[in-house]
Amino acid sequence: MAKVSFREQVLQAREDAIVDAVNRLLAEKGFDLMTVDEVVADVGIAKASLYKHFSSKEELAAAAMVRVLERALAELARLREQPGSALDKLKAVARWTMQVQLAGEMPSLPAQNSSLRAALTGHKLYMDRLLTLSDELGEWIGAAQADGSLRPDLPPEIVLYTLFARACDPVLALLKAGGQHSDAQIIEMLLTTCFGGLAGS
Amino acid sequence: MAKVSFREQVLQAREDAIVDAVNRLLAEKGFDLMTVDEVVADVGIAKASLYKHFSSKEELAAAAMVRVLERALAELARLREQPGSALDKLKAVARWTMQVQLAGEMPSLPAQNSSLRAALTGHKLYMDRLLTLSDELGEWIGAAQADGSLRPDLPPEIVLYTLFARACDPVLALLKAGGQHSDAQIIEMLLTTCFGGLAGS
DNA sequence: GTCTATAAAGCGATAGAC
DNA sequence: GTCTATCGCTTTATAGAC
Repeated sequence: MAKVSFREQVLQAREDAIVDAVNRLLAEKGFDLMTVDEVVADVGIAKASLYKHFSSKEELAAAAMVRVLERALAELARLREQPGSALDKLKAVARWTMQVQLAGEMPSLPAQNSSLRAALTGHKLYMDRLLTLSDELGEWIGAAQADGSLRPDLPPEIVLYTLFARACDPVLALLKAGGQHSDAQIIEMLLTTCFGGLAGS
Repeated sequence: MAKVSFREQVLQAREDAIVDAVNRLLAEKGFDLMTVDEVVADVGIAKASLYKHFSSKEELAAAAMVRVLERALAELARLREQPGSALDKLKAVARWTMQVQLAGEMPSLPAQNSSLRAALTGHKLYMDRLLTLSDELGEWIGAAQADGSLRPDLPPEIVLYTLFARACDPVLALLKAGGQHSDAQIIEMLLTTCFGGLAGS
């Protein structure tokens, strides 16, 4: 059992507060428009202090991503204990993902930023969590394709990417901005289009 | 008939070259990472010269968006002359959209950038083309819902936004980066998931 | 480790000569 | 209208006192 001093707890709490702020700002403005000055203003510390905890802006983004991936893994563990088919669980994951996004808690990173990509692919903890999540979802995808509840003719990676893409689906924000539907209605409709498609009978 | 001097033709050609470069850079790096310095280096002119044609970086992005919207409107006009149901035409539009993206010709603008949003919503030409495109697609959506080939229970706006979202679907780039499938295969599979959904029989 | 102060670089946009 | 040169500002990141 690790001995954790009071001092270390305080530091940990401060890092949590930093990641909290980063997560919210990433969800609100995205990586490119988020500035480190905003983060420190939000937390109420000096910039130099932040750089004692995290060595770069990219590290901040990676920390936020690790935390949301671990939240997702916790959700998967919870679903694994629940009754229901593999397809049910995949739908539940998609629903959870969209709930997080609508709650303004989903960090959004631009896929085009190469320095950020390099930092993420070189980040051990981030890559580990991402691969673990992909593997666990891959098992459910395989099971659902085996029992025919998910199209067996689709490569599993397409299913996986399509589910991941729900986390940053711009349709969610557009519908929310329209103000015509409740969050729950938006999510259920997008679940319909995601799994059932746009086409009719 | 307007009298167009040779001088004006040269200026128009230069503006076209600028928008060409902007369009490619927007597709490659996105608005935030694109710099005006890169644009002028690409075109081979001085920065001050560019600002004689376009008053801001946001104006550049708007010009690129206007051009791609007009390309889309031309594609719609072409499809209108072709045989096929409303659903067929909507699928063809989605296919065209994804082809443009895979060709690296689809400018990508961040929805979170508020100064850019303000510039676009205040840009008459951009708004006109966007609304025209939405209206024309809306007619096909209504027709397809009326004949049951598109789910009639979905609000038309969701269908519209879902089609628009194919233009910036990150799944396309992920699959292309994977290198396992040809562009045509990627597009056909995503058409399947978009209209038919992930679920099986 | 935290702060103030500042370095170093990149950015959008403009002045002024031609 | 085009150029060179530069302004003015923002940003990431760090130095050095405490």
